[in-house]
Amino acid sequence: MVNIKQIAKQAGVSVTTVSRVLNHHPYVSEDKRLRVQQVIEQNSYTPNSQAISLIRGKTRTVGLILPFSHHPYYHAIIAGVMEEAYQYGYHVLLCQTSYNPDQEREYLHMLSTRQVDGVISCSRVLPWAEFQSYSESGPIVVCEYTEESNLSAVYTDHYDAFCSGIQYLLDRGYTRIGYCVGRKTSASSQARFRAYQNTLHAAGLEVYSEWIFPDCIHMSDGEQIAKQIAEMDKPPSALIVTGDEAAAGVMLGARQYGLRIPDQLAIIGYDNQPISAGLQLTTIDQNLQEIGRQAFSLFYERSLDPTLTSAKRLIPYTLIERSSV
Amino acid sequence: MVNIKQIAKQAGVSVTTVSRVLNHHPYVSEDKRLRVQQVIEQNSYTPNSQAISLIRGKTRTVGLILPFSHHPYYHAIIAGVMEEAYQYGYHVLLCQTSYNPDQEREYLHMLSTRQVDGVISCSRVLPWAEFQSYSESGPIVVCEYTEESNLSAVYTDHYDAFCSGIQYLLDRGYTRIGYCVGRKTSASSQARFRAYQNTLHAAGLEVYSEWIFPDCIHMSDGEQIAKQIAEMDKPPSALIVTGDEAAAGVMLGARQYGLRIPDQLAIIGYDNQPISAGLQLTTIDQNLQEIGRQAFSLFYERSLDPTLTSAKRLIPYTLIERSSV
DNA sequence: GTGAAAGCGCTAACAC
DNA sequence: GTGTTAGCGCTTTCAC
Repeated sequence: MVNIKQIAKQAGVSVTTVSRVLNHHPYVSEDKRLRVQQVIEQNSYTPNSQAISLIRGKTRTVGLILPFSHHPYYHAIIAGVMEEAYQYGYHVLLCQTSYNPDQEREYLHMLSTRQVDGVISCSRVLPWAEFQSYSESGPIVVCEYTEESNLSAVYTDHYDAFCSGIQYLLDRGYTRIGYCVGRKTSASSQARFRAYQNTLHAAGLEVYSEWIFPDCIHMSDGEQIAKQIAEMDKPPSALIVTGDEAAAGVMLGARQYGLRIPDQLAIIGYDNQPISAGLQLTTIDQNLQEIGRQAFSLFYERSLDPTLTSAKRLIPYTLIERSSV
Repeated sequence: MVNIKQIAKQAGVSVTTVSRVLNHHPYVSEDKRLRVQQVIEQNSYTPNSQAISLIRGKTRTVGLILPFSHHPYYHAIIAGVMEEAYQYGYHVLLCQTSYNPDQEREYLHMLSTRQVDGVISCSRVLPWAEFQSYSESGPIVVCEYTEESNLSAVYTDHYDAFCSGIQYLLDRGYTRIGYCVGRKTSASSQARFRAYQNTLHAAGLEVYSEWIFPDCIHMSDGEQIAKQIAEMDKPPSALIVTGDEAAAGVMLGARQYGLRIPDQLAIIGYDNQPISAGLQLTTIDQNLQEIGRQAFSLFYERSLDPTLTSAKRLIPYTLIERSSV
């Protein structure tokens, strides 16, 4: 592997001059510049970016932390982050945690080791305090709501979005409303539960815990839930499913187990994924790709100017009306 | 940012000793080892991995080059690569090309700049010669068939897989067989065309070019094709669609435009994605996740032992029978 | 057992 | 305009 010293020698100049040519500095005579460029060409020399990162203290890389990579939810965010990162010439390092706190810590740790300039987290399992402590080493952006200072956040108002979904169903005369979420313990699931309680109480309706289905993430989960509903004595007549893939599973399961949609079961999905368009699924678009884009730009701004304080960005959602309600 | 020198000073030892402790070398007295570890703890010091990479000449990172990141095909490969990389403590750098040759070249270039130890490519647009030239800087694995020396390859026998799909349809009495592919110019599409021609000719059937649909990648493409088929005077009675999402689009479109499946249109998908299970779609599983896993391990082996010659790995496919045929 | 010192490949004062 | 030189943070001979 040829290095700058050899180039300098071969061109009969100092390494400084080579460095100047490389970095398009002024004050290099035209003939030397040409000579150096020629030698660089001949050797197809390219500077070692490790060395440059070491000096500059920057890697132009951001770590993207997510629990797993086989779900369209995360793909949408990845796509958004990548799109923006590409524009600014940044790289994205994928960091899969499988919800393992040690793994998550290790990735956060890359901030301290300067392997990445910053971190975007889509799946926090560690306590906020620990995130805070790492934030000294570089900008951290989380894709969920937080009050924590020092942490930038890009998030959907899950409470509000859920309320509007339920209200949409209430407005259309549905009173037996249930919902499906992923991990019950997540902050967004808790916000949704509050939204559910409050909106139903306000409408004078009772809350049935049997109509709340947790651990509904993949298509197969949705299918199982459709089966359960088909067998219930007192089934819900409408369902909000947080994730279009799972919602698609419910639709397909409903078909299998003889439930007509939307007559016997109305469904609202989440995320406006391609599959929802295909199935004519009414869905709440929380604009995941935009969340990814904004997350990157929040990281980017603080990376350029470390004096910047953390920012919080609320991303608006939209209810896309189709024919599953 | 505290460094090794400060730790050494604070512990009253040399940097060498600190380094030895860090790297679990023998020949460090127990008391010094403890003293150093304590100081490291106190300062929550972590070595700068840029510096280590610079010295070792290794980054423990592999670049994963793909055209775009919003398609389940690539997600399956990503998941496979990540799974294996995680096991060996490697990182994955996502490199999106959008089929742009300059972009692709730039990523290959990271090999020369030592930003990554190797590269896995899922989407070659540059000529083989250019890939070859970069292979001097580190192991390159491509996820397609190639004879090129120096390039490792993990691939499906697309010709064979397609033949078996067509034969499956022939065996069930279908004679009006068509197919959908993504980019017509890709090597796999060409192999499929040969498979199509040869298998049909062998069966004494004619090839209708109107039954070949290119640019069928997303769900919406599939829907459009279903529409076209519904409007054809002489429509195919069976279709192989290379990609389950697109195949799902065809199914949904068929439903919309009044084609019964499989009576009026039989469909075989590709990749055995979750959606195919949901829709009871018969599909050819080319085991994408395994392709990703093997691609990483091929990279890994050569990265450890650069004297190793390039390897080629054929990944077997499986036809998964469900009810769309 | 331990430390001094060279050096990985590069940039950026600082001199000339 | 150009070159010398001192690091960036670490590992690794090579003495002692």
